[in-house]
Amino acid sequence: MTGDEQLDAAFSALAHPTRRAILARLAKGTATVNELAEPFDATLPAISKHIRVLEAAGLVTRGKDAQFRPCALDAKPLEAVSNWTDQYRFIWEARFDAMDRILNGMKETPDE
Amino acid sequence: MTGDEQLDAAFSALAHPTRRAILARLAKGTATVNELAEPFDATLPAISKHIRVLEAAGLVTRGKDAQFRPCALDAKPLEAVSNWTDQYRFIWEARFDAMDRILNGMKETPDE
DNA sequence: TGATTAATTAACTAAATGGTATAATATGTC
DNA sequence: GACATATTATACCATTTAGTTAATTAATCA
Repeated sequence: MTGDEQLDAAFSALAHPTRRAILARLAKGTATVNELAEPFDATLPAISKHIRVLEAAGLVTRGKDAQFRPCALDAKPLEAVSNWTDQYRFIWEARFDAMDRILNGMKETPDE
Repeated sequence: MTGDEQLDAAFSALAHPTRRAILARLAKGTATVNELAEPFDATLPAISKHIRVLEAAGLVTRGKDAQFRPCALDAKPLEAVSNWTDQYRFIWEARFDAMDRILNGMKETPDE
């Protein structure tokens, strides 16, 4: 998988609120599929699919314990997401700097 | 739009490599739709649709200059993405810390 | 063995996505 | 007004996504 494809997979996995909620749950520790499904209205197969999407993006790993499939968070791909986003940090921060100057009645380009 | 919906829109807008490339181009300054389309194989309507997706996510704003629609980057939603991702930073960093300890032959839990 | 529990697979549906080709709209120019 | 350029709108197609219900696989338990 290329870097682009990893980002594609990570971003589209993160684009669904249920999947982000699953990650939030897993940040507190591993959980079985049933435990992950419990807070949601969706059926078990639906959650199973969500987990598979997260797994394909490398965000979740699944173990095997008797008939249980304990899921664990792997936050590594989020580092790539964070690095990508950070490329633009100076832009949104610049925007705030500009707004600060406006709010403070300063000139946008100080000339003295 | 709720915070969840904003994240949904941002993450799914960012999930396509063409759209990320468009943002990268806009980071260097505004551009017309034709200019944005130039590096890609896709047809103009396809690029137009991508821009609309970015616009819906609040990542791009469009102006009006004669028959041109100059596009500009608005990185603000990326701050929300960054903040969301940062919740998990301690996890992926902990992973590296653990790996560092292993690579350096240190104990995982120092006891002296 | 038979029943129960955990999870996945299969088959299906509705809607969204990403793309195309072609037509339409709007603006500037000759 | 006629023409060229920039962009969007329409209509269409193929694929993917998100969900369902019902059936199936695995493992435990009684």
